[in-house]
Amino acid sequence: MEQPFYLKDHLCFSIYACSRSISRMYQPLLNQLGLTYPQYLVLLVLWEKGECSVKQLGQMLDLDSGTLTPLLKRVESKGLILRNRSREDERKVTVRLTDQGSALQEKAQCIPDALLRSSGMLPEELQKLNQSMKLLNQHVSQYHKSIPQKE
Amino acid sequence: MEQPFYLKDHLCFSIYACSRSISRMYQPLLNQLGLTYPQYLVLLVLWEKGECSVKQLGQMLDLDSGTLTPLLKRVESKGLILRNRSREDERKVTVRLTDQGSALQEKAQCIPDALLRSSGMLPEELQKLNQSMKLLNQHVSQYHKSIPQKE
DNA sequence: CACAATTAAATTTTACACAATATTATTTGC
DNA sequence: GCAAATAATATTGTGTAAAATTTAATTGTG
Repeated sequence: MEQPFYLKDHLCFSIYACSRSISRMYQPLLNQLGLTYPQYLVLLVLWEKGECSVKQLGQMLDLDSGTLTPLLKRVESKGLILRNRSREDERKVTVRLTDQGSALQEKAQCIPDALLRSSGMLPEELQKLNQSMKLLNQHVSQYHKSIPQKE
Repeated sequence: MEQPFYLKDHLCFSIYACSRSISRMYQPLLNQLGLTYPQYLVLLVLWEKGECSVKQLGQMLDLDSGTLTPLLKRVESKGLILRNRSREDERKVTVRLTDQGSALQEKAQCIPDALLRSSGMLPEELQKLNQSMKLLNQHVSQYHKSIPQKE
């Protein structure tokens, strides 16, 4: 008695579609900063932490070096960050903001506002939704890691 | 008095990260079907509708032809769908399931179950979350479309 | 000290996303 | 009755994602 349910009933699709529509909604704003959405996320981390290794960025954003390395090179070529091998441990690459990269933070303040305004929801509702999504994400991630993929 | 809030407070990031972690959690299951996540979504639509134009698929999934055309060619090469120019209107390409593609539906039943089990939530909670995400998606999409990008 | 195991990045490959443009088919206006 | 507008796909180019492999540096153990 399996229920073959409709696309609209699949939570995974709602989340996937919503993620892409937020990114599209942000795009005209991000264009003015010369950033893509994942690049903006990297700067959010750096504005918060000041300086970071590629590894730490990957842990915060849940992205691997295969994604981050070329992305960081593009952000570096825009003059917003610097990438340097750590002197204590030559395996590590330290990423830090340039003055230009730091200065961009102020111009980026409008971006979270755009989500609030476009959402048609109250700040409390969005906060609650954020809590739910973080909880779901934790559960799904841990479940995934708890299953040995091969031996 | 701007509040420069943390990455963890950005709903956009929770949604973006959750979308990717669900897709990663699905992957071992999708591998057994020989599908990627977007390819699975295309099949969900076809299992529901039977047959579809590329245009209709794009409307259902919110994807454009630049994404769908190569994706559909890959699914066709696996023998799961057929792509044909419509005879009434030669501009349209009709996509329909092969027997093999139809047969895959049964083996895919376990995928929504995996989200339910991994989520640590009750079906009602997931349904509620789905409602919220669909509503947010609608608002964000319409807001985006209501802003003329250029003239 | 030696050297295997581990760790951090980078590289390679495949597959999306999506903007912009091109191509071809249909419809519409006059 | 045909030029112009519109519509549906396809193509191209840029930028992620993520698995798998490689390279280089560090650490643990005998």
